[in-house]
Amino acid sequence: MAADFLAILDKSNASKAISFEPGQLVFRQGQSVRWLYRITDGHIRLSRVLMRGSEVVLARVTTGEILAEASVFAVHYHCDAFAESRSLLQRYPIRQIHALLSGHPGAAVAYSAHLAAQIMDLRTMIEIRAIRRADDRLLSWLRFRSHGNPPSIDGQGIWPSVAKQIGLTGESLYRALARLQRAGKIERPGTKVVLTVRPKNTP
Amino acid sequence: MAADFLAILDKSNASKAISFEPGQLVFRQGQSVRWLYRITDGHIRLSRVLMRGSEVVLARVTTGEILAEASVFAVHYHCDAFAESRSLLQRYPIRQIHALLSGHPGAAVAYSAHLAAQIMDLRTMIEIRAIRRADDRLLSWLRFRSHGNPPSIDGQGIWPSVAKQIGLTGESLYRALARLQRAGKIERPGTKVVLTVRPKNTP
DNA sequence: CGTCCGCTTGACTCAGATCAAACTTGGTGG
DNA sequence: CCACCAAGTTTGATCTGAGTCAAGCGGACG
Repeated sequence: MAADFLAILDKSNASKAISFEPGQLVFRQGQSVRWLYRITDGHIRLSRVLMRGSEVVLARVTTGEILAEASVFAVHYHCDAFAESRSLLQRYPIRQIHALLSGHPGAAVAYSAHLAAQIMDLRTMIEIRAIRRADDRLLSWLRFRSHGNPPSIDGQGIWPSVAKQIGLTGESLYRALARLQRAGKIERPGTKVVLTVRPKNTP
Repeated sequence: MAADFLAILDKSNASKAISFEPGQLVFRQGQSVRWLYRITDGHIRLSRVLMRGSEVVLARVTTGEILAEASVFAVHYHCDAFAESRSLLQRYPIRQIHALLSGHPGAAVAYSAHLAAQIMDLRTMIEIRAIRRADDRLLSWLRFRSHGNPPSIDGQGIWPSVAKQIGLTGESLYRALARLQRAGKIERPGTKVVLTVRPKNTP
């Protein structure tokens, strides 16, 4: 659904499937933009390295989502992309994307809507990163990213990169997780994190 | 140029000019989306209020730029917009925008490109906000937002909202400004801030 | 003329960073 | 099957830099 506008290209043989090992580079900041990717399976991390050497995770993209969508009109990729797990990507030549957007009236509108949704997500991330206390920050992120009822999320090996995404060190993040659990705000069966839903009218 | 795709609507009489006083509300989070705005003159601040009551500035939009572009496909505005100075906005009904994007092949592509650029800017803001030391953070923001040669920016009354945009308190921001000046990284003639350009090959 | 802001500086506090150490887990290769 | 290693996870002690509170100045504006 997030990639409706790519369906047309899937029917032609324009795209190609490529797999990546954990830690493997998909593209690097500064490389010229040649492909748009859709994640068939796995997790990709978009990040930049600051002058001091620390890494900022700009986004963590997962199954079904699109990678490098904002780079379609750019000359160079503006951040690094690494596989966080064994991942399978579908790769679309940028030329084909351009042709699709120009040639198909609905595609460009759908693409705009997709980008607009991205902008709102990024603003939400900025809001979350602006929360001072580590517990509140992490809890907001968990609320934002969890799904289901009760809302839950699989934490298998994601915490180090989540920490870099919400602006915490690994240690602080694990401490925050422990505090949230002690406070009864979350539960951690196995590798999962389940948000304990607050009963209504109980502030 | 940022609003090329609005030119067609400017020729028809679809839009209307509206002026705002400093501090006046343009729209509030949760209101249903009725208009897209282009700033003819002035500064608008997009912000949200956190649970603890503090304000996060998500963006500061200025003359020539567009407001609420990401809300075109949304039902409700997702943040508050306030005028920071006496501002003049051009107001376009959302219906007209939709019609323009669907009806005009090039418009949707131009709009996509515009949104993609927004995404890159937002990611840059996330990167800047991730810089730990206040001095480096402010300096990066100044580099990002200044223009001209030598790069400079008019600081007239903007610092309180800049502080909220880069995640500092007013006090910390003024201290950082003072330190940067003492370190010779910036100069402050009048209300301006001028970046002192580092000669090449001098790390 | 008084009030509200923007601006500035100082003293103190505190949450998260940093450094350090240990344990678990999964995978690799002998 | 086990030794080994890398990465994730957990906990403790200490440090640091931005937040907070407080006070004062100056200019804009009614």
